[in-house]
Amino acid sequence: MEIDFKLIEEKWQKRWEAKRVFEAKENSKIPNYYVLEMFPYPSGSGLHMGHAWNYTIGDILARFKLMNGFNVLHPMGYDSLGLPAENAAIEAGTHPADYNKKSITNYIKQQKALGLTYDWSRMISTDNPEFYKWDQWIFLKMLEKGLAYQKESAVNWCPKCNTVLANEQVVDGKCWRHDGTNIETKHLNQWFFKITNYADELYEGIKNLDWPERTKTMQKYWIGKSYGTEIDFEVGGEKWPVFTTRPDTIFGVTFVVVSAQHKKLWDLVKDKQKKEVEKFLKTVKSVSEKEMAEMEKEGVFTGSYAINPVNGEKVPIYVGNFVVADYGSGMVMAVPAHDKRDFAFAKKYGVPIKVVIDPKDFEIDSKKITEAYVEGGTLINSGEFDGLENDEAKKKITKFLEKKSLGREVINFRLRDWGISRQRYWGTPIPIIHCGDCGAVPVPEKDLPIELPKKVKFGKGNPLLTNAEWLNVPCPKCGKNAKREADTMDTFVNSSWYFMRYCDSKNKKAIFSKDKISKWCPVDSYVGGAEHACMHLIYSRFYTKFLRDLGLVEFDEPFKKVFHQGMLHAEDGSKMSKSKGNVVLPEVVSGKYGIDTARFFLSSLASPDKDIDWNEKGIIGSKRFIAKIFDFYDENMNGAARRTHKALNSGSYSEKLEAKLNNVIKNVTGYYDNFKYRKATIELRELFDLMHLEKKVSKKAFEDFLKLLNPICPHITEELWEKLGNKKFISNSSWPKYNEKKLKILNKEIDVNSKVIENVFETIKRVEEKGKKISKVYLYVLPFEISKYQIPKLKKALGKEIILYSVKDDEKHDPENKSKKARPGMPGIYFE
RNA sequence: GCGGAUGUGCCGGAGUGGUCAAACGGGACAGACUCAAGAUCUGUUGGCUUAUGCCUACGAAGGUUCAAAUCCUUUCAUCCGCACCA
Repeated sequence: MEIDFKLIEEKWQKRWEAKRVFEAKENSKIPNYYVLEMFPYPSGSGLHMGHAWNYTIGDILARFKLMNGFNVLHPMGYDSLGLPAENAAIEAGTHPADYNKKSITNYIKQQKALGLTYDWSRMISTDNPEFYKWDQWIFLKMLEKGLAYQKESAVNWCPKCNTVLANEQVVDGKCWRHDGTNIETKHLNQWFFKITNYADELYEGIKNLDWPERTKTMQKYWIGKSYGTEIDFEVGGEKWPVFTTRPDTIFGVTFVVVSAQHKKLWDLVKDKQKKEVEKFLKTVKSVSEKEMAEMEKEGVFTGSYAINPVNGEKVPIYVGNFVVADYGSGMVMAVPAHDKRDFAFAKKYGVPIKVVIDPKDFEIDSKKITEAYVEGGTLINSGEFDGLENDEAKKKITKFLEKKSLGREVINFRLRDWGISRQRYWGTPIPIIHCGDCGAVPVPEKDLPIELPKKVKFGKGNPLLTNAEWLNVPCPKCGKNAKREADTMDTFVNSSWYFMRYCDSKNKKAIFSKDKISKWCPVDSYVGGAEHACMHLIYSRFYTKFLRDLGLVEFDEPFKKVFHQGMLHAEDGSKMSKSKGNVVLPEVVSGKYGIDTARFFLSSLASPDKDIDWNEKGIIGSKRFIAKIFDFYDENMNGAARRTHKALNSGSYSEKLEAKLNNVIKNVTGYYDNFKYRKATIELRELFDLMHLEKKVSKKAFEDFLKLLNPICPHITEELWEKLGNKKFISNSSWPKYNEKKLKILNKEIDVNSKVIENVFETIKRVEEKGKKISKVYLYVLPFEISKYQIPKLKKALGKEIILYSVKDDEKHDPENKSKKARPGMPGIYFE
């Protein structure tokens, strides 16, 4: 039968919307569930099947939860501020605001056609001043709490984006949006958020998250907590601290290296070394960050010496290209015998090497050492600490230094503060006014939002600087002429808390009400790309903790569970892209096969966290399945067919089908709950095949099947549900329950003896037909089954001598190794 | 270099000690229906020319076990992330 998918889809989408089936209920007492997919940046080219699949993954869960009696919040919105919109608009010769409006309208239309369960009444878009007003409000709060600050610093500059980027947005020394563009270093006055204040909590919280392991590992690495010791080296009467995780090797220090970008570098450089250092710094500056990482370790002597606090030794200080300026103190103690980098450096410049850790299994010698020994061992050449295991020595040496006020135990993090200033137009304006007298003055809360002026000139530099009317304002403090901060905030500030705004998206008085936020948040299941592991997913955690400390929310983590969907590739396995012309559009798919068919097909291809390829042939198989369901309804379930079957149909269904149905309900329920959609489709197919085979199936069983299928194929199941005479929505019906007692009938236990008799009898017959005489039958059975076997019974039935062995019996007679063949319920058999 | 993941039939992919030559789907082949194509249905789809049998197989090589795709060791390959954080 030909199914008119389009007709069915539109019919149900209209009805769902009219009856507001998917709007979350504010005053309901049933338990809440918050499902969220990462909101998109609305691109002009609309969504393709890959995006559609992403939303479908969340949608299936939302539908499943709804039928399981939850009050589901499943909202959608648009991340409409940011560079892509600005660039796309410039390219199209329109204003970003207009460009966005058009894109969003198109997105909503497309998403509605997918039958997604969004509660559109809560929709947000970040370019709405009613939204970004609260970005600014948060900024003011950060400022108030000392978490927002300005500093002149070396920042990552993308020449293509024409703006600064956060560390998280630099990938391999290149821009995260332009992978062919090297990041340059610029020194600018920038605003930062002190995310590092939360470094420890962000780090320690990771282990309790129900997130993909790889994402947690990545965050852990990104935050990078390390325990170590800060040791003061004396240089010219002043204390210069260095950070090390290996205080046990302190006696092996033969030089010290300071970063080429160190703020106080010139304090160390002696006059006669000046020229050489200057020359060296030039070579360092001329290379990009990426090349730097691959460069050989190089450096020059500064002319200064540092005094090792444990033994008073004077060691030379070098300036080196491999020391990170803003980690630790930007200066390191070098122990060439026990660190790879220090070893390479020492070899290159002929610095002495001193072994202080003695490996247990072999010997190394300071003179003949060919590579750094970085493992543990026993301390040698370390004065009073000789003979200690190095782990023990770490503690003892740190204690020793602490006592003498020469060092202390410290924890260091890799995480840096988040630079949020962007020299671009289409972002949240930073609510600051720069006054010649008062400095950076925060805009009073009552003046928020500071809206982006529509009139600006795009071209060179920051467009906001081109609107004098907007830019020049009186200082809120003294009233003198002043200028607005013209930088805007990083687009990630918007996504850091947008999921909270859905809970109370129309609130004009506050960012959200406390009641509403605690009703819905944290998000129960969050679906989105893995590429956000170290950006959005860290920033959101930071924001959540900050808002908690403001007393606005009561939870510590924004997302209980995170799920990363796989990418949907084009048929040839390559990425879908407009330029390649391989984009699969949901409208087209929907017209050809129906959107439910596509949902079923994509669900059945692979686990949703895996990358999959679109396959035009494969989807036909799913269409066949759906057509079969309709045919089955026509042949067996419609009014006429049911009347004919009535007599046969009265007792519901066969025992086998009943057991299968109960099993499938049980399993599929678990599958939906854990994003194992593929397995759900498999069991649903099996169940349907059995129904198809038996034909005479009760209405209830068929309805249960439809319910189980509904999250994946919502439109067609609604349609059939209605055809069966149901008046309410299947989407609102309750999830089928299974009966524990009916589960096991499928694998009924059969008496081993009779099964064995049957089998062995057949085999004996065949063998004897060939002229072989059999007198003895050896059976090798599993140890835990041996008690089930009854020798007299077997003997009587088979008329042969029976010798029974446990498969583990060392003494058994088994010339052909038949004991290996033993399985549960069936022994290994050997005849004589 | 470090960290994480993966490796199963023609393909996508289940299976994590026993009833596994391996679910489910796709593809292919054969047959039924049809004038024909499509759709649908049935069967086959590692090898061995009779099989409730034997052999070969779950990246490769060893090992543990009565029994291994599943556990252990080593190794190779692919993918992803980080990249001098002392």
